[in-house]
Amino acid sequence: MLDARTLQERRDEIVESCQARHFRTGATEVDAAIAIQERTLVQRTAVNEANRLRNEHQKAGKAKLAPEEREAHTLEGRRLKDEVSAAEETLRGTETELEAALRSFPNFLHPESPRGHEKDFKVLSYSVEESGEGSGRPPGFDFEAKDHLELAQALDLVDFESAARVSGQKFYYLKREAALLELALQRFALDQVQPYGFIPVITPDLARPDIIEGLGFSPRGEETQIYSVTDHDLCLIGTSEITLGGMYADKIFAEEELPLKLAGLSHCFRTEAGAHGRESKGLYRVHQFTKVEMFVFCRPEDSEAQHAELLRIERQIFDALEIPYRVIDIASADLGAPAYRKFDLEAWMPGRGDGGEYGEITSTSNCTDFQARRLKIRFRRAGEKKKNELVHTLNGTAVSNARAIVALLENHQQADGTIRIPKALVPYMGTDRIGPR
RNA sequence: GGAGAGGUGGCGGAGUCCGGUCGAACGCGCCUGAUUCGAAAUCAGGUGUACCUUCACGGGUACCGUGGGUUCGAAUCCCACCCUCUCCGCCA
Repeated sequence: MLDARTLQERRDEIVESCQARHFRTGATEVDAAIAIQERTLVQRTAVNEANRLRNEHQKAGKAKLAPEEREAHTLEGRRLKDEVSAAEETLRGTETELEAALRSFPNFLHPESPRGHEKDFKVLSYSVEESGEGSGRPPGFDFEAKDHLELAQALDLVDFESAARVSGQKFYYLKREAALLELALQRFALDQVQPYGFIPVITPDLARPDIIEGLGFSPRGEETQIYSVTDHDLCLIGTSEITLGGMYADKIFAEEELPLKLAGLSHCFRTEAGAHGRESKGLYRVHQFTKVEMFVFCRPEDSEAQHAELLRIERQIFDALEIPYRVIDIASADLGAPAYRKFDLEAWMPGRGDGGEYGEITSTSNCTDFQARRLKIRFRRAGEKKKNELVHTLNGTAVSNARAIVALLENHQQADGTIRIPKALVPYMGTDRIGPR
């Protein structure tokens, strides 16, 4: 949680961040938290003083005492114990209050993050040269483009009907080349990131709620995106960001160990509560998918550069997959609590909407010390005896499979209904084409 | 799932039966200094985390898996929970 100095010195920034993100909390809550924090300090001192007195008293109790002295000593001891207990209880109450208050505040905001609503994102760049309309859109097809669902059904690559019966809406079976494509993309993604120092990690798909909260997600509540497992204190993860970050909870790194880069492979589960019917055709919005996620622990002064690198790697991956995209700087209201700044890659999806639309395909966030503070992930500077500092954490999608498959099918469809496999993926697929049947 | 053993500082490992001198022996590792042309070896000192306090040296409080209890006093006794290991069962 935020320490007293940060809370007071950066009060205005916190308030601004709350407002820009359209949080319910604001100036009133921040000032209240500052007041609560001051109270905890006073109460903490009181507890320490009470304990000190009690310790002194205990030491005196080691000596031999006459019976009546012993009895007086015992009574005084009980009194001191009650005093400590009372002071501790008061403090505990205030601390609980403080924690709840602090948990309701988001991270700070990067000065350049666009302020405003979801739609106020800023387009930073495009993968392809402008095509004449000034849109950065790819050239398009000289035949009528189909959407991925049509394509996949024609080639017998997906089965939503069976999945609906077995598991429910928004589940799917991947069949034939689509199943192989899923595996190919996973391995391709891992191979793309390893040269940058990312260590491949296959993580658990379930995690404890306190870890999930540490990463800044809410495992409970009506609007939660996270599935819970009945009769167990476990949740299905929505991203391996959770298991990768949680891997080093309570860790104190040596400075030389940083940056630590992990590439996590896991299944991801999302309830998609409140997202009914919204841009949700086919594989675009589903309850389960596989994802290779990059996660970085680094020194505070390195996080901006690491964020830029994550974006560069994401671009490299989708360049290699020959999928056109644009890069956007996410607007404040769309950032969520943990992110200081967030960039998305939005792939051009010819079958989406009316004549094609961009759709989110990767996302990379710099969470600065927001998650590290909750998970107590710190590091010790080489040769310095000073206080341990919080690390910064960042995450970025390497390849998120369901959506990568959407983009791949729609962009690489041919007039005859077959799908061209991009050159970089051919070694992983063992074929350069899906179909014809 | 059943039976047993155990969770102590960066690691190993005492202490727990017989509660106070234990934030914790000892060893290893690491840091600093001495010695050396330099190194090894040797010797001396230092070496957990969080919060509070001090310009600083330093001082204070808490923490021996987690939470509760007993007691003037708990790493040490009691209860619950979590986790690990071994054996058995079951299983990909």
